[in-house]
Amino acid sequence: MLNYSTSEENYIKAIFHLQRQDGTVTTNELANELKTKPASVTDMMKKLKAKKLLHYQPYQGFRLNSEGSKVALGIIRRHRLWEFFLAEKLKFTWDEVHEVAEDLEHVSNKKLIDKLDEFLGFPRVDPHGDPIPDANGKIEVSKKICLTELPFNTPANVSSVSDHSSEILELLEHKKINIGVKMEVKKRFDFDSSMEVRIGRQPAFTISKQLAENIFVTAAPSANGEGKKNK
Amino acid sequence: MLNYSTSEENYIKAIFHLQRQDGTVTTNELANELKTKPASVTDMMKKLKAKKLLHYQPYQGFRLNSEGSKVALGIIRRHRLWEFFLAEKLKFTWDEVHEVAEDLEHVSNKKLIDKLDEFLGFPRVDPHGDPIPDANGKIEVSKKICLTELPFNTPANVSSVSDHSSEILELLEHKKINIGVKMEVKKRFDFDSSMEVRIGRQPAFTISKQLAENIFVTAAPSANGEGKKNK
DNA sequence: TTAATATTTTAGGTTTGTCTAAAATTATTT
DNA sequence: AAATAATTTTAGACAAACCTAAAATATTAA
Repeated sequence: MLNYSTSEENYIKAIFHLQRQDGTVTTNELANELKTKPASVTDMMKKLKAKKLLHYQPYQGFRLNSEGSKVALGIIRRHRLWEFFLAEKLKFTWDEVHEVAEDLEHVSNKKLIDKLDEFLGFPRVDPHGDPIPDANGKIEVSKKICLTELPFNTPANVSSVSDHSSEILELLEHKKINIGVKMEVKKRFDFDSSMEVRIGRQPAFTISKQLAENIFVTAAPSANGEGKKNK
Repeated sequence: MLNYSTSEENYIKAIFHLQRQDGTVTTNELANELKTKPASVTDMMKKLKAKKLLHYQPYQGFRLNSEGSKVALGIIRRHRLWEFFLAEKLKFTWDEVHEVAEDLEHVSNKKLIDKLDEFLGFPRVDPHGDPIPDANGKIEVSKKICLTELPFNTPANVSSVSDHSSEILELLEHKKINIGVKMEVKKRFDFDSSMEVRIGRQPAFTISKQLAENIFVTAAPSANGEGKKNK
């Protein structure tokens, strides 16, 4: 696997993340995500196309090919392992890890990352609940749903949050909504789409529509040991 | 403290290390150390002078000022803490840590480094025996002498090696000469300046002049508890 | 289905850090 | 102390990654 510049890596990673919504990514989307100008994006797309990392026809948007996705998964693996390290070993708080990992992820020494992975005990998810690709780029695809789609009175585990801004993380911290906690939705108010939710057996409280839209959950094993769809 | 580019940091660090020999550093020395061309060095020296990190008059060589030294010590702190982490936690061997730390040292987030320091238990020396500057840039100056200057039959602790190439480290590894071991010199052969040395109470063996010149030791506390110059 | 608008690309310029080749300066010889 | 040699600096170029402004293309609306 070749080596890419920090800048190239940031573009590749951004495309990978934006692709998850639609199939392809547009120049403006990418410029916006990377806080750069559309002209700069076009320049870089030509370069990455020349390096055979993505499909790109002028005016048609771009999409990583399999080599590009492989590179992206490597970057994401490094990012999430460092996030785990920062939270677990250095006791950084949840909302601080992303920024530091943005720098550490660009140190691309395979042995370093594989040994870090081992040192950390091969963690499966980072502190935001996002899965960590393994040394071969394999990544767990959990069938997670948005909290807004969870049926009432059905406990589920918080598995990730889609927005990683420190603003949302501060709020989640305050409401004690951490990755792994069991939550259920009690009620939804049509007026503002706010929701009444509960963590475990604690008293219910209200969260806004905007917050709920960024929380993702996976089916929780029920209290008496067997999940409803357990085989 | 401002932020400097990877390139600027590499120049600052190299000047700091080269200064230890003479007082000032010349263009050619630095170009040679950084495997770059003299013209590039001159360019960078102008820039670093403009940033008030060093003294420089054309044709007169350069010397870091106190601000430049402070920056250098910060870089060295990061480098050596990462080396310690790699050896101690990730089980990298002695001769592998330097290269990886060369990349990691440029991630300059103060909180990251201070928390790493704490996580590692505030180590005083890196795996090569070089002292690690503390969070304020204070560094222990041990009065170490070269093995070639150690009197005969005087046990001393190996405290560092000046050359960090993997070649020398491989040899040290093979001869089991690690940081901290107690060594004494038994004999010196004038023909080739090779030396007969002994580690602890093991059988003596011979090392070359070239190797001896790169090994540094500090006075060891004598076996019965009191060093000869103990106060 | 044109006209207006939005998006994307091209053209040309900037900064950082590098280079080569030539000129300037300093050091060493004889 | 002049001549030669070594070192250092300047001048001018180049690649990477960014920018602005203008041109090209695509989309939307009248």
